[in-house]
Amino acid sequence: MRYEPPRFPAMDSTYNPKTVEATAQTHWIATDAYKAVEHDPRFPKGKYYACSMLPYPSGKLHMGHVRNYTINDMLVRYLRMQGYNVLMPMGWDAFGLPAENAAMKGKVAPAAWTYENIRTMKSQCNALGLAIDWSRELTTCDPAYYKWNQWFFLKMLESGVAYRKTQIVNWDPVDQTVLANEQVIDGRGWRSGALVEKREIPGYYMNITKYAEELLDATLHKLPGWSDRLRTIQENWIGKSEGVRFAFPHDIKDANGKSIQDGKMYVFTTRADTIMGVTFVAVAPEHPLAVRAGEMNPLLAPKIEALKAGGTTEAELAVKEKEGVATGLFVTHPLTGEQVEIWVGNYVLITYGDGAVMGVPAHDERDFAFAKKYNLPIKQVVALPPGGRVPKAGEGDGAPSPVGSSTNSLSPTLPPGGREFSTHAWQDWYGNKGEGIAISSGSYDGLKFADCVDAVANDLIAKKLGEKKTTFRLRDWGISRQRYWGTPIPVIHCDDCGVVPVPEKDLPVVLPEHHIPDGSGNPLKHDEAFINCACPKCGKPARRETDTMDTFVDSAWYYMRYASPDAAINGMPSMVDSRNDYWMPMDQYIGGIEHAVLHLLYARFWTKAMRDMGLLKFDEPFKRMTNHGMLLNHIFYKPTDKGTKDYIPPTDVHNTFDEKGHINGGTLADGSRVEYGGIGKMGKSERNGVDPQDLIDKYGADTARLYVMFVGGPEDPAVWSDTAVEGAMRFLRRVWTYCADRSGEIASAGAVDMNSLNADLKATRFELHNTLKQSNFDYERQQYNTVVSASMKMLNALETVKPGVSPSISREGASILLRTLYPVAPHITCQLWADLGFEKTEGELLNAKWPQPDAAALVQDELKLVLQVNGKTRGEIVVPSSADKAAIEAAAAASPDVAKYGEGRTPKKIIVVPGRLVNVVV
RNA sequence: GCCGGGGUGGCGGAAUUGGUAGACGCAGUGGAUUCAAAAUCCACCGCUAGUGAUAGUGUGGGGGUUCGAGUCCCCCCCUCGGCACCA
Repeated sequence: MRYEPPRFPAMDSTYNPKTVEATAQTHWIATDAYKAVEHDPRFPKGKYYACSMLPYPSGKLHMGHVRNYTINDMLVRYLRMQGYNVLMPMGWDAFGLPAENAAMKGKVAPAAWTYENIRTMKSQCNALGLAIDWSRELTTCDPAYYKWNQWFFLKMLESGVAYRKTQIVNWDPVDQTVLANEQVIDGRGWRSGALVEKREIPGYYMNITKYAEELLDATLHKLPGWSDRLRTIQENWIGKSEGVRFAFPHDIKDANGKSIQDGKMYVFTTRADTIMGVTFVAVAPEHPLAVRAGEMNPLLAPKIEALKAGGTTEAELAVKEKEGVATGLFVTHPLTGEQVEIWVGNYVLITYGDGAVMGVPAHDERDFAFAKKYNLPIKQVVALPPGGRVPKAGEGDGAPSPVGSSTNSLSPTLPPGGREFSTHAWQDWYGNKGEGIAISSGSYDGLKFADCVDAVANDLIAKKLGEKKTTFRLRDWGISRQRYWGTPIPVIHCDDCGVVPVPEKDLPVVLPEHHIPDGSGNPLKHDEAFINCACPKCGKPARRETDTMDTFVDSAWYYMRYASPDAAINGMPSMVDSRNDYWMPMDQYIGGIEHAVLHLLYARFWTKAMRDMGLLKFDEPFKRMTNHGMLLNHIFYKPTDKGTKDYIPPTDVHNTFDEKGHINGGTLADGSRVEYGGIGKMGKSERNGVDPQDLIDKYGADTARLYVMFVGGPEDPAVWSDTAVEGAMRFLRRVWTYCADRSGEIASAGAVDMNSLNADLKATRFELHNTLKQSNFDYERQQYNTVVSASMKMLNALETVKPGVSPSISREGASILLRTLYPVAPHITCQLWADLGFEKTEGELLNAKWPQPDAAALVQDELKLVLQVNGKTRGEIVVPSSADKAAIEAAAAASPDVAKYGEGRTPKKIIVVPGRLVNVVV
């Protein structure tokens, strides 16, 4: 490396973050310091791709971004010094609703608003000193990017992975738009307040359910770098359930005399073993049989209609009381031939399975509640064998019942004839699939769950009335949005040819960027220049699709576009290229847990779809996933006359404390009292957010970074503390002062000579290298809060050596401290590294070698061992570090503490833990 | 209800995975410096008793394993998150 004269001015005696950070950032940009190149020979350990979830450009960065990106930044800076070819890109999730809302409010085009926000946030990323390779920056509203959304969508359409169907949606008649479930509040549009209608609208779907089994299997077995928490969330969402789908035959006819659903009412059950306990069937209010019952009996129709009441979301359904109405219609039990009455129930969902269930009140909680309410018969068909273990002995003394004990009075056994069905016992064991056996079930009697299900399924198959079936909670992904600010769906509607895909050569279908939505629906609908086109098939005038894609499409694959931002194969532009094979799969993905389901699942699905299209060779995109914890802050408010709360930013509040030292409220500058609302997620609604820009302006980026890393583990939630930020600043100032006070001796000092060190200096050096060892361990496991505390410990140890006492220790100490602190606080450390002359001899800090502890420094002449007597710590003994087990035992036995606490008894046993402790048992 | 995290001083958190609990920091107390304040530096800082040396006690609660448990096992409580009339 060629020597260049120091670019920093002579060393300042006080720490001035503003100039330090500006100097460093200017230098990094000028030298293209973070540009990543595939197969870079400077980095022998191979590639490491670490990426943060791309942000929505809402205006400016918030503290969550700072935390997310600093974790990412520390990781890549550390790994680069380890010899890895690291990649940390950044981009913008630039399509979406907030831009349309901002447009309505500010009368500015979403495009203009979005690009302005990106400019601001990009400069904030640089102000934070993030090691981003901006040459790979992407913006999802850029036609060069979304062209490939369209291209791949057409490929999926071709292969059938994407398809068109008619969907029922929430329609806001005032805003002329479709609303997501979470945008419907009490049946009204969140913005317009209009009553939301159900509309059937054609749209495009992606067949993610085709991949459900593979997604689930990989979730459970192929993602060891994901947390249990995350895996469980995905597993629940996919929601696999295995059971039997079968039909109850009937001869109910519709108004035209045609048999409804060919005379078969299908149901799905995971408990086919309880089929002999069916005492009714229940259908959803929208089920054809319910509809027919309403037609046949006009008195019934309004009652059935009423059962539809309430919201459509699952959460709303959950709080509804179970209600129903008998139809007077009957179906035939497929195995017994008995007639079973059809009820319409509000707890049966038309959208799940076949919209009908078999009612087995003895062995299903919901059926039980329903049967009790309407006095329907309850027939027990599963019992625990005598002596079987009772799952929960609520009536007992709390001790588990012994397995196999025939005297166990808590075990429900076969009920004697005529005895009333026991509801408490049922509560305890109705769901116990593992141990129950069939009773009162004819030929199935005595069979255990799995065998019984098999036997029932076989009989149903023989009658051609059923089959085993696996269902998933996961639904196909509807990607059509009746929105302006998104990727245009590249299809054309022709009166003669129907729906015609846009030919590949005509991509991208460019979204006009000048529209300003006014709340009256998608402006594309009135954009004749956009809509009018020629049919690619027949050439006649045709209309362009005005729906756009869900923005989750944009984020489903952007991380691969970073890898090959201008991808081309054989000179032709392509979605990805061989550079994607180099960087992917991603080694570490970092983002909020709020994307645990949708984004991560769609990205995994999209990867598999690309794989099946031959575009890549791996199955899973993200090897490791870190979900950084939320940032929390105290909440303060003043109650208003209306009973609402006026939230007060915590910065305006002078806290007051109760006698235990906990915050219990506060006062404002005018002396008025505010109430304490506890701790909550930083956000606009409670006005308890902290603006990173304020922090950077006041303390600098290094302090902001150090603080967010020190406050807790990367995945833990963290509560904001102003005074702790001051502490972070204080530490950096001490680092600066330490270096400034010793700059002369450090610049000229030589290597440490162990033989010339006195005991104190040896102890300092031991502390330095021992702490380095801990720091390296914590870097490896990405526990960055203790990495920061290790740096603090190093400084504490080094400061005990006053200036001039040992230049060689000061030099070694500074060189280690600056390198271990660099990933957290890159600006100050780069400046000091240069000022102290390290850059001259070892090159820029960015590429310096990561420090390793010196084994010689860790050798001690004497060891302090903890002395325990009967397992209680009673003192310590000092032995030569060369002492063997026998010598240590002898030293321990001779200790006065053993005599004192052992009360003179002779040691029975002495346990020696090398280097740690010795325990004398008397 | 099921599943997955978690519970350690006044506070944030550590404990290299069974070996001195409370590292590091914040807050607090006392002192130095200062005309004064800020900043900085030094000392103390789990709880109880004691002037003190010290003793006892202590990681949500109760049992257990072990020479030794914040850490492992069993039961319970609390809390955060996910799923949920999913048949």
